[in-house]
Amino acid sequence: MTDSHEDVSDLLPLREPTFLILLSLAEGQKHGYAIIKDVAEMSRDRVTLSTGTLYEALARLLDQLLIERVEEPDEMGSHPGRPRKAYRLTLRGQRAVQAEVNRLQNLIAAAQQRLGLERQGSGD
Amino acid sequence: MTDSHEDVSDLLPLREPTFLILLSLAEGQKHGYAIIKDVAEMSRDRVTLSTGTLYEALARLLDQLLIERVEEPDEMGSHPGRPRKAYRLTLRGQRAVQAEVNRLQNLIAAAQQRLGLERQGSGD
DNA sequence: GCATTATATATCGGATACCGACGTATACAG
DNA sequence: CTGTATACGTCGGTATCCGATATATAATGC
Repeated sequence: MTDSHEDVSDLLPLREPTFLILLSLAEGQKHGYAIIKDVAEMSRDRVTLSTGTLYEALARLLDQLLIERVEEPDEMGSHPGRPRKAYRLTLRGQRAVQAEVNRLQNLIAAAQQRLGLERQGSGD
Repeated sequence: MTDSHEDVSDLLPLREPTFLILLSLAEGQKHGYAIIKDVAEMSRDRVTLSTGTLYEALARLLDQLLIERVEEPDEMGSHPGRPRKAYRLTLRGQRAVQAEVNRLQNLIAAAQQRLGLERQGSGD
């Protein structure tokens, strides 16, 4: 293991919208519009993705092999709007999410040292 | 309190280099080049700021009133290189750092929910 | 004395990601 | 059959980062 193409460190840091898109897909496969709603909910409405951000990010993440299309067998039959396109995380995508979480944890650890360890709960 | 000009939420998220610059200054006043070395050390050499990133960021942060020039009385007399310019965090800058830390903590909390709470230490 | 090195600030052009605005398409409710 | 919510897509503007380049100065080696 640890092939060269599995190294994901040069994709970091992820910007917040990109990270939240991947994190949303970590829960299971979703189509684009569902990701927008999920990210809004997950962030308690702090982050509302524009469609520009979302669909450009999906194209980029496909290209980077962090996500892949799911050819949904059928099942999600009738619904308003254009035909949905579902995506899921690849193994590489899962690694990228984990690597980004580690980066964030290291950042917070550094911050707590510098700020004298005083903590602030989840202040909004 | 809570004047309108004290609201820093529209400055978030901070990009990693910007956050680390402010965090470095949270320790005490520094000049530019010292920030570069400190950030490298703080991040265990994961982040090495280019001078372009640093000095452009300092100009921007001055403009946003997150940092201010310190007219060093003298004291740091002789040294190689151009005359140093020292900076320190403003109160507003301290608020921005804390707000960013809170954002990061919220992000990690969301991630741990989605990823099933499995933790990975400070993997590098 | 003089070249080299380490320190230090500054600017510029290219690249990337985000974002708002706009456009298209489709199903369902009234 | 008009409106609304859903759904995908593109484009131009903007902010930040980054490598390359330039400049300035003190100490060090010879």
